[in-house]
Amino acid sequence: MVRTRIAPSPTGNDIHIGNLYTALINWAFAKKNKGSFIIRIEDTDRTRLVEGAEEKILSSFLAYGLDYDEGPGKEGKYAPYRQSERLSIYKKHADELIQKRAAYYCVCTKERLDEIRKIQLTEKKVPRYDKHCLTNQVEVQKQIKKGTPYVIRLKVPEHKKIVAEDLLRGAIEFSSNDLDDQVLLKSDGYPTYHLAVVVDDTLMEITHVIRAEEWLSSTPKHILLYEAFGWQKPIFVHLPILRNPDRSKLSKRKNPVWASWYLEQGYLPEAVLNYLSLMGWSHPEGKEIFSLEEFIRVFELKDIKTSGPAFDQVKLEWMNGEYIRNMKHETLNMKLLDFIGPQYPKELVEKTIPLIQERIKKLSDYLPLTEFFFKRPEKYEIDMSKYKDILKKVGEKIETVTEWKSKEIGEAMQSVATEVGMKNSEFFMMLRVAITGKKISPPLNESMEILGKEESVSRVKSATTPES
RNA sequence: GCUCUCUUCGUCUAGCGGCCUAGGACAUCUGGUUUUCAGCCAGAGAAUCACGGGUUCGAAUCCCGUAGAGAGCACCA
Repeated sequence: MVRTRIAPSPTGNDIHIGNLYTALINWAFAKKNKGSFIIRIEDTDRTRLVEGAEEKILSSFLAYGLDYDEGPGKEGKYAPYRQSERLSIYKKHADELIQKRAAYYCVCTKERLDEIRKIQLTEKKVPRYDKHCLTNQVEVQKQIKKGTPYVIRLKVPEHKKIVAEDLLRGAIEFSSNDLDDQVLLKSDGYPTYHLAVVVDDTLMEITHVIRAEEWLSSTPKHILLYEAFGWQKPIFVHLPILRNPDRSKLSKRKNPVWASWYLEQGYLPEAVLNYLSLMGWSHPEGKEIFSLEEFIRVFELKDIKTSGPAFDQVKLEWMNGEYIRNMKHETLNMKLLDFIGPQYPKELVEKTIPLIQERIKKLSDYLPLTEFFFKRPEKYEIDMSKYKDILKKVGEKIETVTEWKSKEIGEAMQSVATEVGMKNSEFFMMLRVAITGKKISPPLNESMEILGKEESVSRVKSATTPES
């Protein structure tokens, strides 16, 4: 039974898009193998905790359709799924490591730690804990009994070769000499990431640890822990890190990174996921657009490339446009109504769909393009005063149109254009602006048909004297 | 600085020893459709496969170096 997990920290506004990517792969792999996808909240850093972040993260996953089998609110037999509620478990395991002499107590102060780090840095050495407390554990334990705050550190053996097996990269060798005596249990009683992941992944029977490459270098520490506990290791898969256009790790300074931001911008969840699936992976038949179901079916974990791809917003936008264009009218109508809110008349929105479906790439493109349907233009992008007479003429002409359909409207207007001898391009631009206020708009005749005869005539006639 | 990872058009990628004078998609440019903008259709340019050595009859593909990029090096995850 395959069990995968995503382990977000509630330390930001929402899930990071890179995390959504990792979640997608974990989710898809679990689905593909009829396994379980678990969400575990890693809230062990009390200083960076953000109020409401957990709820936001959970709702974002659901909004993207990445449903989870176990997690907060869906307690399975491995509950709780919030690390802050598992403190006694970590404490017990940290104690076990002490028993096994794989870890030790440390009472060094922040000041002393800073001091040795400073010295090591000036000596151009890698900053590392000097094992000061390891050598006098008896004295340290006395101090702890007296109430001195303490941490528990991993006792990293010397000169030990540690081999991490990564599904995508093969065997990676590390030397224990390059590893620090990591803090496992902090003085506030909370575990650090390193202790918590190993304990939880094991207890929750996670079979495949699929995470971002930034964790690759701490994997040897985790291996040391698995070995100290005598536990079986999961399969490690380190996914490429998504990059900014400048190739640095995708960050909020240089890119919108919050998953919900894309939804707010009118990107469709399925389009975003489709785009994300193409990061480091490609469809065997070279397809670019495919459903999540298809992705689950054809994707293979081992086919993911390890080089870090740049997140290209332009291509995402194109893909979103493809999804919008391929959507049924009713579906788009529904999504649009939901996106723009209830203050817009349903029937009117529905009529505009055929005119704009090919023209918008995001749901947020809708209103700027169609606002003239809902209210008269307040200003005009070109000077209308010089067209006063012609507009009057057009107004009178279209007033006589009996069948108010785009074809008839067009013919009526064309006849005026021919009569006054104006170039079509200028003539229709004038009318377009009279009706919509803008030089760029959906097709004019069809728009006028939707607007209705009375309103259209009135707009044409009054274009030179805006009410505002 | 140390450790690890990565390196094919601007970007995402195909390629897994001969089918590659390197294919597709986005983007760009040109033409067509046209009452604007999109869309659609047609076409073009764009990678000496990071560089240098090997191995081989033959290398983008295998090996070794170099360079560049990225990540990690906290009582953060």
